[in-house]
Amino acid sequence: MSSVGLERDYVQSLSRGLTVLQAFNADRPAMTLADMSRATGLTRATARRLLLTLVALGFVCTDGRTFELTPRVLDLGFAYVSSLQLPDIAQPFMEALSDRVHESVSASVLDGAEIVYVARVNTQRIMGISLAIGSRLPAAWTSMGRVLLAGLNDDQLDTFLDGLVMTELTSQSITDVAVLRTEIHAVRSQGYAFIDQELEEGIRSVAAPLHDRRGRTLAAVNVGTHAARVTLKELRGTILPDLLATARNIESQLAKR
Amino acid sequence: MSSVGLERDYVQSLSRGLTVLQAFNADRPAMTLADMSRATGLTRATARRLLLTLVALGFVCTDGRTFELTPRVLDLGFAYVSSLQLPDIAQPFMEALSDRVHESVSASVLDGAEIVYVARVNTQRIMGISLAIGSRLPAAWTSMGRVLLAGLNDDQLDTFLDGLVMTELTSQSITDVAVLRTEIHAVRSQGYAFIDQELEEGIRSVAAPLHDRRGRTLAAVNVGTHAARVTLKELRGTILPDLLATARNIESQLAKR
DNA sequence: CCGCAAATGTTCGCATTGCGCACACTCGTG
DNA sequence: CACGAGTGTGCGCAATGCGAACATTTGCGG
Repeated sequence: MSSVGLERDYVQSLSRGLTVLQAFNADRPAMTLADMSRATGLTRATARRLLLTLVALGFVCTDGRTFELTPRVLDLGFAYVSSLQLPDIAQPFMEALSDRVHESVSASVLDGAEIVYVARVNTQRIMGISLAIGSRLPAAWTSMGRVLLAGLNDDQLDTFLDGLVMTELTSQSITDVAVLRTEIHAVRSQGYAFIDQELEEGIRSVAAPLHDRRGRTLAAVNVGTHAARVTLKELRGTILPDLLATARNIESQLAKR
Repeated sequence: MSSVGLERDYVQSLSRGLTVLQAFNADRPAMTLADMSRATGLTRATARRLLLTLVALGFVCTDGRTFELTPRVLDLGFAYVSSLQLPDIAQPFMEALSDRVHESVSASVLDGAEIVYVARVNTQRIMGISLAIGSRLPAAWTSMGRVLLAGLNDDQLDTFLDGLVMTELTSQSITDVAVLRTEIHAVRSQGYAFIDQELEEGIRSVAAPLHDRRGRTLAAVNVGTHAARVTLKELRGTILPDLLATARNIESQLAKR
């Protein structure tokens, strides 16, 4: 999948409208016209027209002074999840796996330098990170990210690594490009990836790829644990085989679509 | 919150662009220009410009023939959840409650005639319905919907009931407007709502309102169970008090913001 | 309380941006 | 291979969206 864009085929009004929609966040849940104008760099008149359009469409509401998002905006986001098909198919398998291993199970896809969660079965076990559908984490330091990166071809992987900003998230994090490349090549041949406290102290996980009918990696599924609770040995010996079997089951269901 | 809209202040291009974005779904995960033109009623030239703009913005990708949504679209949806603040605050309380009662706990808000899930703690208990953030259910036949409707003023409730299409989802469903109004008034005075197999056979739940500082109902929180597992007596006697206490705790945290 | 300046919200003339018609290209069938 | 149907695209033009300027509101100081 590549990107295409030409100036004459670019609808500035749509772009500006989406900029307005994305200006709302946790720090600015409600905004006046002038707030929005400052936040987006658009003139007040333009911000007003776009906000009033979003109000008319039901994505934003107003008391006549401030504007806020409505729950209808969630429908925009969930068009992606519903168009993906994977979450519905994978959910029952992931729930069964989580039942057996008593840990959280997640599925994600690769988006740029990040993984994006598209399905999740959570346990109420203490975990440092709170994750939900739509959550993003850096691909390079997550088990699912390693599996997804292993599914890229060499050109794509080179491009990814060229643009990667090495970050030391924990003392265990890989911070050398060559080491990371070697690790991803190892994941490619073994068919799964472990992360041991590279993303966050105390967090340990294992991931497997989900392939489509043509053998391309389209998503990853993982089991996330806490290092104080599950040893690497248990992760490798007990959980990994179950995870790999679950991934194969999901794939065969996907192949029927 | 009310809606405002004037023709001169309506940006047709933004509206059309969002129509294109919403045309993707489970039945049409990938579309050609011509598919999109048919799905939206826009000319092929217009559909092309809008799709190419969405590609340039990263919300849609293309192989040169078909167009598909990218995970970036999820960010649009999650602007709402992150701007709401409630999910982050409520999640730990909901997890603790779910741990104690061993059932699913959810929070939702009212959007038109539906509730929309904004937070959820799931157990791997057998439930007929698969729910996630963004999921929608009819307000009139859900415990959280009843609680949210009880928080409307009389004019708002009249408007809601006037527009409601009575539906018999199960043999237990309320199908008479007067009965439903009486039930909502009862919920208003008692401060919680039960649903007993009105939404789906076998599903039983209890919900409590979450109020803001001014006492307005801004969301609802509930415990969902299976009728085969939890009697009404248990729901009322054991789970409801815990739920009400949890709602109060969440409210006092919200009041600090 | 009043005056004034700053900030915010809105109208409308106009030109630029987005539109769709018509052409170019591709695909499928006889 | 020819032809018709279907699909994708370029470009002239006017409709749509723009922002300058005006109207209204707010906040501060005397």
